Amino acid sequence: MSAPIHQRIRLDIEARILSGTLAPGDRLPIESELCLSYGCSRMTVSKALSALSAAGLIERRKKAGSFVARPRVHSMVLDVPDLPAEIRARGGVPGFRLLSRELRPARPDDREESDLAGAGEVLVLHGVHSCDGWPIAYEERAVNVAAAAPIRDADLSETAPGTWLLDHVPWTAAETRISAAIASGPLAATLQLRIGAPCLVIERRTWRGAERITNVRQHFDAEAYDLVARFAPSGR
Amino acid sequence: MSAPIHQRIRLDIEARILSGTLAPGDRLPIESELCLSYGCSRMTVSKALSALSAAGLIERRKKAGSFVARPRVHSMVLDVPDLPAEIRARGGVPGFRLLSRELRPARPDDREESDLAGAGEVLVLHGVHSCDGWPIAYEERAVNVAAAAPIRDADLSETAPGTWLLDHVPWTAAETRISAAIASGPLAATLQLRIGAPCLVIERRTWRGAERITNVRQHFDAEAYDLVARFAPSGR
DNA sequence: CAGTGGTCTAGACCACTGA
DNA sequence: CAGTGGTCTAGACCACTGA
Repeated sequence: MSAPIHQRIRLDIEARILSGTLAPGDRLPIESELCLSYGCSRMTVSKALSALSAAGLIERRKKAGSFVARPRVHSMVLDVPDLPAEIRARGGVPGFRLLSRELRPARPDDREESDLAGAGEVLVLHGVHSCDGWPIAYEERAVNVAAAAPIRDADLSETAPGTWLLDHVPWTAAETRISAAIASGPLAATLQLRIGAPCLVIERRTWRGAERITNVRQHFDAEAYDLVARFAPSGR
Repeated sequence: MSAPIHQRIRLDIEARILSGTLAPGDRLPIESELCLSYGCSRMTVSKALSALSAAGLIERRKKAGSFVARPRVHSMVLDVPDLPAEIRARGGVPGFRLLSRELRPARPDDREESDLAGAGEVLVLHGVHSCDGWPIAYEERAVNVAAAAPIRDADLSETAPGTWLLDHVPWTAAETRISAAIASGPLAATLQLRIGAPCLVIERRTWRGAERITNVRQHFDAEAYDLVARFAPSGR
């Protein structure tokens, strides 16, 4: 009843595209026709079509009109949330155990560390994430102390460093790499796997503005954990 | 000079957020103040702020104002393009070799196949993707023939089935799972890996409207291939 | 209850580009 | 060169919600 007109138009056209009624390449009615159909002004129609265009569902070409877009395979939305939050979302009880903590100057011969902290200090943390008491991921992290000074005094024995950082030093940019590896001896022991078992590896680097915050690498037992990415054409 | 005003406003505020000048939680000027600053009407300011809100960079609350959002860790953009197109983008020469092709009714006792094609026919394809002549991925695919009938007669010996489908049966929804595995004997032989080597596994299911199109599983040599996801706050 | 954003109108002028 | 989308205005009324 009270849904905005522009949203009604957007959802209407979106439903026709997602159901296949409107196929890729099909031409939509021109804006002025849609104005008549929906009994509204051109600005309102334009708002709806702009949203569809921004979501990649249609393409708009001057003089020619608006067309249903051919979907491209890339640009899928990947959920990589804070791990404890994700475990909670899946109904488990998250845990974190800190295995080691070292505060020291960045090693100039370690490229990753000096990229992260220059000649400043790094806080190097190793730990294990668990779900319902079972280890599921081994985490190696380095924090640029200059970008997150209060972390010196934070109690990280139970709060995962990623969660602490998220609460105290929000990032503005991030990059994630996903790969695979096999469990070495120490890793297998920590995660209670057999040596040679497959692991999913997630590495992430985060920035706040121009400043680097943290590098993290997580190894997951591949049998217990995978990533699901959904294509989300509708926007939010 | 000729950039639209709403875009200038959006990029301006976005730059301040990404550089850290505007920090999470900071309040933006109210719309009417921005109208004065930029010398434009409220609709134009509103368009810029709506785009920032849609991109997740700000949050808008009535009576309270607009605030720089705390970034959430999830919702990263993952590029999973058509594999030959991706190889080409990385500067390699893509190749595809079809190893087997089988057209038959879906097996009722195979859950994945019957979900895909009901009691109809499936086309089951196995093949290898290569880059500059080197095998990099083993692909197992099942196609719901009812949703893509012309594929019966397509020449798939050199065109990868995924590329053919993308050109002929555009999808409207997709779901991707990413996991890890170790190379079994036959897989290792096909990809020229040692048995037990780590592999990245990507499984994807695609729909066109309510209709299922295809299931595909690809095994990549983890040493030769990984996925990179970038956080893309700016939208397009 | 007052301040803020959310939506909408009825126009206008313009830029682009395909017929 | 005419049809289409892109942008913009100067107003208006309303819904929500925090002070």
